[in-house]
Amino acid sequence: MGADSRDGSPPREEGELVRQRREKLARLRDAGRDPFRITRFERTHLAAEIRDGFESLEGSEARVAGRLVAQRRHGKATFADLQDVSAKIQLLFRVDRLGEERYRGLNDLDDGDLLGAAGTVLRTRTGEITIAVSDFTLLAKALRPPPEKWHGLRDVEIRYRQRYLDLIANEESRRIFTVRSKVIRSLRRFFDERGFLEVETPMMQPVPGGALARPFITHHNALDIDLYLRIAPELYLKRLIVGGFERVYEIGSVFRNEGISTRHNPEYTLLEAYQAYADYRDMMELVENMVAQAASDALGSVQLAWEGHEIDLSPPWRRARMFELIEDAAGVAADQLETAEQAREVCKRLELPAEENLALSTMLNNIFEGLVQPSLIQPTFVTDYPTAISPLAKARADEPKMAERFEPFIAGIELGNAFSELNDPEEQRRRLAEQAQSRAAGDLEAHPMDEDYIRALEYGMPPTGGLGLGIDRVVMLFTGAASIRDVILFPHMRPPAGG
RNA sequence: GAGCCGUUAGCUCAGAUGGCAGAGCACCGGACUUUUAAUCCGGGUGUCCUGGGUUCGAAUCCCAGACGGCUCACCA
Repeated sequence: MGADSRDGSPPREEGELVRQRREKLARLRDAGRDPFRITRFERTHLAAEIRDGFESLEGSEARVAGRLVAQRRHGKATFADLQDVSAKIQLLFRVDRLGEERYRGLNDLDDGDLLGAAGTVLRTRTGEITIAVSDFTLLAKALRPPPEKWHGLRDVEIRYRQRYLDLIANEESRRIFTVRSKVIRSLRRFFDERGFLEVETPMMQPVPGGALARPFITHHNALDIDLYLRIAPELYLKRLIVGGFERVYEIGSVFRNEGISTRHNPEYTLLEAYQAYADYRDMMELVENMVAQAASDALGSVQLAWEGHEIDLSPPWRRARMFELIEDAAGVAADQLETAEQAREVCKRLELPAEENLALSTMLNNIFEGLVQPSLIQPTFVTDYPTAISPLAKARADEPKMAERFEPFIAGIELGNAFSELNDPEEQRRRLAEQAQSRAAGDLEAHPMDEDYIRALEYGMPPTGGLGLGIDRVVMLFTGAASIRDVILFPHMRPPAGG
């Protein structure tokens, strides 16, 4: 890999291609035509507007601007493709229309340059909608050549580190981030239409609560206190429910100091929503309607093609109790999974870890993650998680060991987490005290005690349903992206070598 | 954190057995007034990721390191 193509360090020796482009720029400046002195360009149409409105635009004048992405020179006529935010459009330069001198100005242009052009809308004899250029202006010189036009930019490291190049070169990448934006817009509209208030709560928190995860630690100098980047906004949003905002939601980054994988980025986008006087069943209806709406808005369909499967997002989604799914997968009845010894035998048979020191809950979880989860292709709400691992969720009245909680799965991916919120302050205190004990015993992901949160509950929180949804994963599902990094514009990377 | 794989021209990629560093696109020069991966003729523009080592000789073999990808582990 030559020069500075993949790291962030200053360029070393410049290549021939860059040198040539600098010389062209210098010539333009010497001629008093420095493109970087231009401040604006009056554009009348986007490329897509000309394409879509061709019938009424044919023969009229248009002014377009964008990036020059291809040139086809034929002596006294030249075709070029101009890419703007909406689409590509072909330009036709003819010496008899531009004059010798302006036509020679094409020699100053390179692929990658930003160009403004004015001309007449027409269709060539091969049917291509084209602007026959009467005047053009270089609006910015690209001193570095763009990636190759046919193969695009494949190198994933450069695609992530220099996302602008990925976006220039790869239509699919532009599509993914457009879908992402549409999904988020759809979610906002969905909640706004249902009377939810969008709020912003602290990203830096003195107590990192609302989830079970390791936080990033930072320091506030003036206050001389450590703060934690939030792992979830949950406890603040529920304080707002106490305050009387009966429906609130927040879409924003959360930060978890954990491993990176195709499904995990240390910084990711979480949607959380809380609705007073509702429970986890209401949250299920909310989720299935919301995701179906988002797919419809962003993709125009509630059917998704996913690795050979047709996924149908239309409500209602399947509901299934976690233990029933485990029983089915393990091929045994519930009473055969009540002790660690029984579970160990089952795990052995299923070729899952079965060491002597494994706890019952760990083995059940392994069965779920190993056998059940990959099979949950069609949308499924998995319900009834153990209360012991759900410290903020209300326990089932008829079965206190189980929480009123569910996680939505699609395409084998866990998309979120939701429950009937625990609003009994005394019970909440007991649960967090237990967690704090585990924490003291070394479990860095146990939930910390939060006295102010409990105090808030003591003022009275209505019964409330709450929801968290991983937006990045939804976008992965919608776009078929294989890695979460493909749906995050600037994913975290190790600093480049020599940078 | 572990295992496996990768890193060669601006980009996409070839380079068995160690023996002058290659192709396509891009670029430069020339021809060409309706092409659209334009075509035709001519031209190779390079820290072969980095640092050691083996060797007469290393892109190639060995060691160490950097960065990336995948799988696993932790997690959403």
